[in-house]
Amino acid sequence: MIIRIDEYSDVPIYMQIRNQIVMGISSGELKAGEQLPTVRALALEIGINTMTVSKTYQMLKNEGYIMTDRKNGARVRENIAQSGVISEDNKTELRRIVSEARLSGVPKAELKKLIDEFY
Amino acid sequence: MIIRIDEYSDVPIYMQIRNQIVMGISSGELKAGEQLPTVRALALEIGINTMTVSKTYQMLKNEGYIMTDRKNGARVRENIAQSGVISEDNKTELRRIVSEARLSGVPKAELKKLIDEFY
Amino acid sequence: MIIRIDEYSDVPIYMQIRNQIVMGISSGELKAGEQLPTVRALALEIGINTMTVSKTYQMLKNEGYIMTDRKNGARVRENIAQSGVISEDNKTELRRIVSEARLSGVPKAELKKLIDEFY
Amino acid sequence: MIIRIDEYSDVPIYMQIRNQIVMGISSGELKAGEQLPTVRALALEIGINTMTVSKTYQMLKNEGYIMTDRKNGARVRENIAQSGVISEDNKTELRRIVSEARLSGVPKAELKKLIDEFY
DNA sequence: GTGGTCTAGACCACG
DNA sequence: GTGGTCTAGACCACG
Repeated sequence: MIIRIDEYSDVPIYMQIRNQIVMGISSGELKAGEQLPTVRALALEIGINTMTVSKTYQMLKNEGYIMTDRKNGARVRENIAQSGVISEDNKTELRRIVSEARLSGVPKAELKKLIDEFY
Repeated sequence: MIIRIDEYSDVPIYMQIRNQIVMGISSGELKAGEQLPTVRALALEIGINTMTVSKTYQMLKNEGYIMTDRKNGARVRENIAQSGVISEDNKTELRRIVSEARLSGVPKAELKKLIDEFY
Repeated sequence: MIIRIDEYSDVPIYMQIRNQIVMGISSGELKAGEQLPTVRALALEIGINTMTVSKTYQMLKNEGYIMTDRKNGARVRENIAQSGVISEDNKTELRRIVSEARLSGVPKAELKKLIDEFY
Repeated sequence: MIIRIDEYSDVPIYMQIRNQIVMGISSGELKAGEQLPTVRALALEIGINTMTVSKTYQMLKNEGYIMTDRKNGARVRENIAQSGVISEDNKTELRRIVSEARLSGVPKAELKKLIDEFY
């Protein structure tokens, strides 16, 4: 899986990587149990510091998306906990996006099509 | 319209206010041509620095949501430009939200229901 | 409140600080809404790097014990969320401690007295 | 006695095994003088490196919980030394757990009930 | 002035 | 070899 960093983005690098890995797991590009690159390998590949990648992995681990052990590196978790609900933050963020889209004249159907595409 | 600041949020205050005004315009709570409170009044009401509100208004003006003149203060624009498309940032953000919701076991229909609710 | 670091401990420095702050909040030494030292001040006082203190504050923030904002620094939260239950990790850890104490010949009453003292 | 490894835990494997054996001795599941599986057998059963189990046994021996000899392998010690006191580390750890439980709204009686259960 | 992010480098425990 | 921790230093956005 290829990680792309937008260096001009307001989103911190460690968060950009985190988001792309989460989307990769959801889309199936990263499968349950699949090995992630080592902290050093990913840092080298992207051209950033190992600390930054390390921060990403620790975040993903805390969120329950991946597991890390010192022997095998990081792997996608087999059993990701399912709360069944959308977080309040994501709900608010979704509302903001829908509002902006509506004001831009984007039809509701267009948004639902994106849901179908991304889900 | 009542603006609520979440002091525990990572979202900067000026952005929280901006988002709530945009959502207010989209929902119709703030109507086209409607007068917004002065920078001073809003800052006093929320209990924050006037510089912060000023930053919000400047942003909303740049984005084309409001217009300001020295005599009348700030007002919701009558004719907000409609690009007809969702910004790339919002598209990426929507994809992230959908991915997280999916991994949390939230059904697709639930997301579409929220679109209906927020649109 | 005085933070003491045991440099020979296996517990990472950022975690030692975190634990002492949590215990300080529980004991009432740190009151709700009380200001914590700035990242830089605490780092200087303890003689460690600001990054390490920063890691502590971010952890405490994620756990809901404190709040940080760029203007005012860090403060103890007024309303700490109460799950009402002991985490599985803490339960396991408590069991380990009780087992070791029992094998050392420490009477059960002694442990309960410590609960009274620490609660 | 069945040893279970939590691969998602931050606690090192050798320590997880060590803790479970100590708890097994305390609970009586492992009796004084009882034979422990060989390093090789236990490593095979859990599916880990023999070095890891070896590290565990060495630790338990140093702590005085088990004894080893070349002929009979490892056995639970008949006369485990009783200091009569809780170690400083365990006391600090207990205080941390009690503090977190208290802040989570867990009543003191609940903690004492767990002491009764685990002792 | 404040916390947040990032770098370049180092050392460590685990396995 | 792996992730985890820590340092010394820097720059940034927020307010």
